[in-house]
Amino acid sequence: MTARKPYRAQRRLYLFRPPAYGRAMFDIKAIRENPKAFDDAWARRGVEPQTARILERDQLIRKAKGMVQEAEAARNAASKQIGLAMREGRKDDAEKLKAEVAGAKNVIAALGTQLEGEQRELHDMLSGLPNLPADDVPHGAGEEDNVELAKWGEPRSFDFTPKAHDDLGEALGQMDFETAAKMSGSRFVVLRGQLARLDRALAAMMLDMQTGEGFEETAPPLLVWPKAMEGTGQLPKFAEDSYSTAEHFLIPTAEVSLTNTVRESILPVDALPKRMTAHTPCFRSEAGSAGRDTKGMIRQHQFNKVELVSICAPEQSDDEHKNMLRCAEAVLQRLELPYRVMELCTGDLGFGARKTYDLEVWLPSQDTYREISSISNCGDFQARRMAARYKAGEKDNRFVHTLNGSGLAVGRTLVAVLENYQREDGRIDVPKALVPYMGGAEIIG
RNA sequence: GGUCAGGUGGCUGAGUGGUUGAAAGCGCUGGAUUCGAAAUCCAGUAUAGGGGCAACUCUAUCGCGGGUUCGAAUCCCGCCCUGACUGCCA
Repeated sequence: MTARKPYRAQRRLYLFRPPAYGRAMFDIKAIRENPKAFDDAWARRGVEPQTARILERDQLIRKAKGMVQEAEAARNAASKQIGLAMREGRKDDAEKLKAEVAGAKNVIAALGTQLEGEQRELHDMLSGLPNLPADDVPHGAGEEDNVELAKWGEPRSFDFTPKAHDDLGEALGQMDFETAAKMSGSRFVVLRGQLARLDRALAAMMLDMQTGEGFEETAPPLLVWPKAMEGTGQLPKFAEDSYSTAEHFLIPTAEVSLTNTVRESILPVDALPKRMTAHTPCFRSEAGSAGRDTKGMIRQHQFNKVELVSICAPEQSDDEHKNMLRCAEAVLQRLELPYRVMELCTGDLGFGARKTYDLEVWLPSQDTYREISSISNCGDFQARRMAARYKAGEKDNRFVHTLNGSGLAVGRTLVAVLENYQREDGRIDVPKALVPYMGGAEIIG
């Protein structure tokens, strides 16, 4: 039995979405004025030149639109005449005009179908294109070209061979993959006792810290419509990475829900920056990662995460980005977990991001740093997709900038605590900051 | 989930097939008046897109999508949302 195959539902969902907001996905005027800038920027992240075919389509659309509008204007004018003629009892004049309108209607219908097709094509073209990297993002092909910006803390030296978190958890009898597999398959886990509590304690501490930084605690929907997923950039390209029901997608991150809170709205400037945080489960099918991190809790279909989202004005977003990085770092520092800050190169940037910092925590069993948070500035990329704007002045509505970051991934933080705080006998010291959240317990096991 | 009633501009609210992108009021902006202000008066006040150097002009939008019609805010269908009643249920 192959368990997971909800693709059909997903495709159906996606095709049924209304075609709203497609045209604004990228600044088409800016592309017309300076196509090279766009192609160059895309090239930096390995995307073929796109503007030629975009502009070609744009030309066709504008031409067709002009003709449609002309025909519509003619129809409207004639219709008004008909109304007048009818009122004045000039029946035959009205009939003559009706014939005229019928002609215009044929033109409108024919051109309209063509126009619709072209607009859809442009929409599909644009919606599948990633964000442009910021100018200062280091160039690179992939993960190996990311740049280390900072290192914090000293990896602990063990006088015994440190165990992997799943060995520790299973030995404690509080991390049970086998039982989870009986009901849900691989990449699920049952946590029990102190480890279940540790998961909650970590989330609670993170939430307390982030709300203390001015992020408003939010409890959003976990199931969202396709258009919300398109808004943040999960669709159309990554449908197979997500789970769906008959009409909803399960959020792969609270970024989707939190960012979409401002969709289709025009915010007053003084509401910015709007900072939100949420502790939610996240659901990912991990379609493309067969065989990677199959052991342990590093890569699960379901995990908890405390997410940070900020909606702000364009001129605020760089500062906002650094602030969110600081807020995420603060959690690792408070837990005294060694980590490093990476700046992603153009080749490793996510679909919607124009600049991203990753936080990687030290995992002794793997003798390496592993991603625990990813903090991205999406610029106006998502805002354009969901029509999220702010009032910059009278008659001056502009797209907001959106940022998101983990503050932090709870599951991976639990992994890091287990591995970094393990004792030779397999028990785990509770990080000092976490003791109050663990009901005073200073040790697990 | 079912039945019924609704969804109109920043807000209130008129409009049930024909110059209605939409009355009126409130709010807001500018101007007149005033020493200044209040009051009053006049004018302006949605969004997106096409064309134009510009003045300007055209198109679309009355929850969303589709249909009927020469013409739809107004009629029909589907969906979304709100309220009332009702069913089931954590």
